[in-house]
Amino acid sequence: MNKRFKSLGRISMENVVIRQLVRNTARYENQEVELCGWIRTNRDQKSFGFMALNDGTHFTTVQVVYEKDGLDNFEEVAHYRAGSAISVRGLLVLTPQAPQPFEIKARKVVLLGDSPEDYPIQPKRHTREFLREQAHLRSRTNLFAAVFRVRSVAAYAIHKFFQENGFLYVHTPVITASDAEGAGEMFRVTTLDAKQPPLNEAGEADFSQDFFGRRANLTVSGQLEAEAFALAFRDVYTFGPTFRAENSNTARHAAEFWMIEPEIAFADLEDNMNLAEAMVKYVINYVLESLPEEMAFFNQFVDKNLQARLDSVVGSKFAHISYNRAIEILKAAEETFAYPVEWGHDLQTEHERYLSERIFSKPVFVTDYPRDLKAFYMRQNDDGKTVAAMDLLVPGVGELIGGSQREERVEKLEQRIKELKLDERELWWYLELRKYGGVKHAGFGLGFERLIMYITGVSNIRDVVPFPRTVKSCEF
RNA sequence: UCCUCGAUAGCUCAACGGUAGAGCAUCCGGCUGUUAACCGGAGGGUUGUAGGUUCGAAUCCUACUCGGGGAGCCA
Repeated sequence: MNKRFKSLGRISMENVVIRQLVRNTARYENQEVELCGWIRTNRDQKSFGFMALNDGTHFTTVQVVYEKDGLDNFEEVAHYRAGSAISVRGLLVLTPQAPQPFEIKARKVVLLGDSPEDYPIQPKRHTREFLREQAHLRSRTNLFAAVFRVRSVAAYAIHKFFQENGFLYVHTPVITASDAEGAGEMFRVTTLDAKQPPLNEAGEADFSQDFFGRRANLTVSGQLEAEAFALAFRDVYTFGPTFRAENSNTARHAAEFWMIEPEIAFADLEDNMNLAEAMVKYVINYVLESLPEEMAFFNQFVDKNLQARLDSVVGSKFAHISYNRAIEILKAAEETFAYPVEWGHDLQTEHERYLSERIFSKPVFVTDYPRDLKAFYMRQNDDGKTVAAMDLLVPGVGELIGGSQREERVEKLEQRIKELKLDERELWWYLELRKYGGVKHAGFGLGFERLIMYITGVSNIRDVVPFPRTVKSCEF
């Protein structure tokens, strides 16, 4: 075999990957090629056989034909099982009459890595639950190969979108001492002895003797630090892991997930929503264009309406509705809700679904929530009751984005911190951002996994994370 | 955390108080172009764990563990 990456940028005419063969078939017609990959299926007959080979570089498999006369190890090759790694040297021939566009007529097949008969991934339908227990192998199935390729391409699209629009990518800390946002339970980071921690006068663990000299946690949001960067670089974004220790047992929550948090200065809530809408549309478009085979697969096997729905999202303007108006609509609805609709109460899942799925049938921004429902940093509206917040609700996934215009007025912010009895000493630097050249600014958080769920139609977050961490589950 | 449903062969399921079965996978055989190929045969089980009821439990009861769906919390 040729050495890989030796002459990057050139295509070796011998050792190729399936992606090259599919994208540029004509170039390889009637040429001898060499492929390495894993066997998906292998079926032999008396004097010939067929393999479906996948090398991970492309969604589809390549058919390898082998004949008794053409191979010196036909009997062995006929018994290679699914999951085995092989290399194949052979001639690429077009097969216009057959279901596949071309195939490889093998001249030499070498076993690189055997796969015993207890290989768990069979050429049949498996449940997602079973495959979750085989997370180390599930990426060799069509569904997960497609999901994780979308995940990779979508991540790239997000960076591409922000970079092309002049945003600065900031790495906000993963370890933080601040619990300021109060967004759920946090994972503690400590080097204290779990059995015998040093104790303080109250008999509790003395975190002043811990690694950082104080309590520390994994971050639940990079927003506050991102704001500091926005007030230096104007337009910034974070894209990194986030941790929540909530005891949430749902298909939409994970303990470790990735979040995208743009923060823009000299901008208000409307700028913020325009940005969110442009970003979501850009990423969907980019994935649709880059991965047509994968998207067709989702549309056929996961959700028959996926393509139509994504097309409509890309082509239409997102709906906008104020919280006040949403309450009016919900109150007037014929639907009977399990939870009563009342101004000042948060929208329940059933209410959000009614709005996004029944009323609008597309993504909808709900804005200007009662301030008591939202975080301290959100900008207070002139009505004295609501804040400049926005949630983007999408059919099937629920809340995809949560964001707001930030309170830039020091006295208003201090007043809110006092009302909510937050620790002002911890937020000293956050207040100084207002003191020194504070201007209006806004931002939002987008759950990356929820975006992937929305794009693929896959309904459980555990199936869009390579190795998911959820309550009572940290295998792999 | 709450509600609800579930756990039987490697996988997907059946058997619902009386000898644990099928399809797929695996192994063996057949088949000259297959597409999750097809046809024939074989092997494969402490019925999630621990107790209980019963002459007898996969089946009924209790607890626990794990998983699905829904809710809360959120992204």
